[in-house]
Amino acid sequence: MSQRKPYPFPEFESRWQKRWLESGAFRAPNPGDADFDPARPKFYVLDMFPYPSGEGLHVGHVEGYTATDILARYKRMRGFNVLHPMGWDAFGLPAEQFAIKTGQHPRVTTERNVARFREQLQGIGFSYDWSREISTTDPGYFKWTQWIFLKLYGSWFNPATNKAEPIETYTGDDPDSVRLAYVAEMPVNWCPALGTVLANEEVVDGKSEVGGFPVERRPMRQWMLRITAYAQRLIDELDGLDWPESIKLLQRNWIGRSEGAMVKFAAGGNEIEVFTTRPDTLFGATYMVLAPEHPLVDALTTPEHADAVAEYRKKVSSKSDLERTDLAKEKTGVFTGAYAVNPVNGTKIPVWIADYVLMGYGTGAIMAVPAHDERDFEFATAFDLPVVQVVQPPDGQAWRGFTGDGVAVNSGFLDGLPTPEAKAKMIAWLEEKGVGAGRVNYKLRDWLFSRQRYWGEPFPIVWEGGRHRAIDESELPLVQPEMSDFKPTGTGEPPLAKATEWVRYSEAALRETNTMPQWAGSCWYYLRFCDSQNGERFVGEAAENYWMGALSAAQGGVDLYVGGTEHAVLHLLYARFWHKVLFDLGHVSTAEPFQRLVNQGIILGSDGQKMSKSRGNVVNPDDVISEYGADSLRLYEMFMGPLEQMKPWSMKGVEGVFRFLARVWRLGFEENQEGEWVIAPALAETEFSAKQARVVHATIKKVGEDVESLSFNTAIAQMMIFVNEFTSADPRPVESLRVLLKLLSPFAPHLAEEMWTRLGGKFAGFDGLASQQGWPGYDEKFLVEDEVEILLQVNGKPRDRVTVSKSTAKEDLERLALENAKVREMTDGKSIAKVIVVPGKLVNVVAK
RNA sequence: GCCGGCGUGGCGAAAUGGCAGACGCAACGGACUUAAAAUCCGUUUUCGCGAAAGCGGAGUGCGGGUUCGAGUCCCGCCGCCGGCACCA
Repeated sequence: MSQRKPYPFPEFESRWQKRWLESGAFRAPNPGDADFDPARPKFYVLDMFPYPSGEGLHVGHVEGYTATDILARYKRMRGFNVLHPMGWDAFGLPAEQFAIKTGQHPRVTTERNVARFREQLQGIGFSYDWSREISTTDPGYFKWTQWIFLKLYGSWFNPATNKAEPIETYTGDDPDSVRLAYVAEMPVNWCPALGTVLANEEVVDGKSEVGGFPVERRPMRQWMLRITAYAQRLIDELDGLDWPESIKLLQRNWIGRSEGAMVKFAAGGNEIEVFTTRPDTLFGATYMVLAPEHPLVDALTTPEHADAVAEYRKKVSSKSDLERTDLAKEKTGVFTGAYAVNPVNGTKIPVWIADYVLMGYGTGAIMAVPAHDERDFEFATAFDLPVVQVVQPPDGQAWRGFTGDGVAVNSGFLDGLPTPEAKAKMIAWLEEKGVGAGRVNYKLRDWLFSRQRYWGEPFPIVWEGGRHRAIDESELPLVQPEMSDFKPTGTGEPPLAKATEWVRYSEAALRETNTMPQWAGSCWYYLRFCDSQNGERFVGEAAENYWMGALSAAQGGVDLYVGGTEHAVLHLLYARFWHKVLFDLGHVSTAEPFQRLVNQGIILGSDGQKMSKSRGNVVNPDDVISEYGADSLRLYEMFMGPLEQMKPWSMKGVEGVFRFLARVWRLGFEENQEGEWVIAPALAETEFSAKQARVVHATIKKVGEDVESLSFNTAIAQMMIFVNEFTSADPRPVESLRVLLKLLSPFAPHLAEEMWTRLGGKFAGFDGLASQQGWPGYDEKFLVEDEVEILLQVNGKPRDRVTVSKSTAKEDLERLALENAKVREMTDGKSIAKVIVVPGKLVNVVAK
């Protein structure tokens, strides 16, 4: 026989979940729907949709999802039309790997996991509009992912208008060279033993993380998205967003704008272009370095250095990017035998290759100024290259290795100029002589968009005669072929290449066999939620305008987006990029997708460590629900601390909120002899005492304000104060529960509904559902007390307190303080220098 | 190395520049009970004096500063966490 629960949540939680679901209680009508009310303001509150892993939901999901659910329920009670949807980011490697192991189609495992996630979410009572549910793996959804890809493929970024335009407006000879989706040869991590390409993160010390097989860098044909075209706008348009500054900064740093100059160096018949942020140090450039993969290396290398260069390049090519950057303690490199001419002074300087210069940034070549750059200085020291001072540091610092701003020296026409002016003058000189120009550079690279996987969106592209072209929109969705063998091919060809019939598009054309990365589906899902059943368009115009439109002064988009920081620079940057392309092409009405972003903090195990299976500190939400109920789980996760803060789990804390909910229950009911819960006899239609009224109105005020500011922990604390106040009240005004249950409903909706309905059996004013009531109002007049306690301080130290009427004049308060015995004692023998009076708060007597 | 964020009781935390520690956990004491659990009531930053009510001092990582008044604002350290990392 199971132990009796302090309140009977197992009897009613699932009953209410079913009722909400069946009655469509949280359906949000779209413009055009019969029950749509244009007078209601809209509110779009969105969760980062989960990857439905085999592990099921974890408490971290529940934290963010509860926060948004409280806000969604609160806004509904405030009269908003609330869009609060949920879906599945269901393409991904785990499902595919499981398929390789078992031969089971990834769709089967994915559907099973989705069913489990859906059941778990519904078991927590989240008020999602389930009629809008989507999955990125559903052909009805990824049809439009592929459609957006076609838009990217069919457009280019026009620098003159600073936006994307249809490729037809491009007047150059080779449209393929400017498309937002393009094909390029990219070096990737190829593992011959595993027969597959690996991500950088999967390569450790040049070997595969799994199996320890050697990994080599191999150039492969890849689809790329030209996100770099949007670098500046992705920086600039962060400004108007209501996001944490730290996330904005993360994105700005990731995009990595730097200003400087491009400079051309002549080298024999060749020209080496470099990017530098310090054109003012050009006189100090004593050598040059090319990345080992730089295309000019072969042309420049002299015969007597050819062997050494070839050997060095081979050594470097076997390293992954991670090794090249991470393990760089000592500088390595070789001389090519070639010399370049420094355009500013005609000096012949040697050209080296070294792997500290990266092909992927700038031009893949640098001018080395060892006197004023740490890396160049290290390299020059290692290889005994000349070091020439060209910047005089301020206040007598040593010039060798000085990288800050100073004054130009040994620099001809720049001598005597402070660094910023010297930069400007040098750029002007370079432009005048035609050997360089001012230039802005970004760290951001184009987005490698293809994967050699089965379980992803196929590209709507075919190849014919060595050229790619888009298939017609009418052929979408392009679904993966049915296959039973998902293993890699061993040749680097994607698994789809094995479906030869599917690949053969026509006599002359073959389908692209790469698939899109997992990020693709999550780049626009928030748009689909606005109109998820639309078969004609990726989102209906009216629905998009309505839900993504601006609230007041904001620039529009999702009104609140909550999720973890792990997506700060990937998902959130990719989605902004896609959204801007759609905006430029006129398909959406706002330039940014997410107006307000909030990151929930990580929940640690009770040992203060990150939750992990190996540590054994993982908390399963299902266990918490079966022992304490869904309302306790929700309430605890909100009571732990501020939403955005990292905080450890505590089962004792769960018990604490559970006890609180039981106390709420007992405000309304008590157990009779037969063990049945009956309406508490203390409940009566009586007036509030002055103190009770104050607590009630203060609670309405505080809970409302705290929900608006997402300070759920303090809102709950205030409701605890409320309950403490009424627990001992006899008679207990029924009105206290009418108010409390409304306030509590967004937090603990099951309990609120159950109590609301049961009390309605005896008392008036409990009609309908608690979750569909209007939010209660408060009256300031109950909050002000007639008498206030005034603190008396002497030199800032509390000495006494007096109770006076609220309306006591400033002068009277001052007099009261000076006449006070304690104050006089403390100021005895001193002279009063000043008296500070803060009406309603304190009087501070300053004495010397 | 660079860039962010955070440091408050035994623990999670609260505090528009105005009585630090609300609310909860834990602990302790009491009521109820044959007993326990549950529940209800109370105590709990710390040091000194006091039998007690109480009185006095110290206290928000460390050191300075601004202010009548600083957990809160400013400067400099220390520690922890996160991100980036040869980006020219």
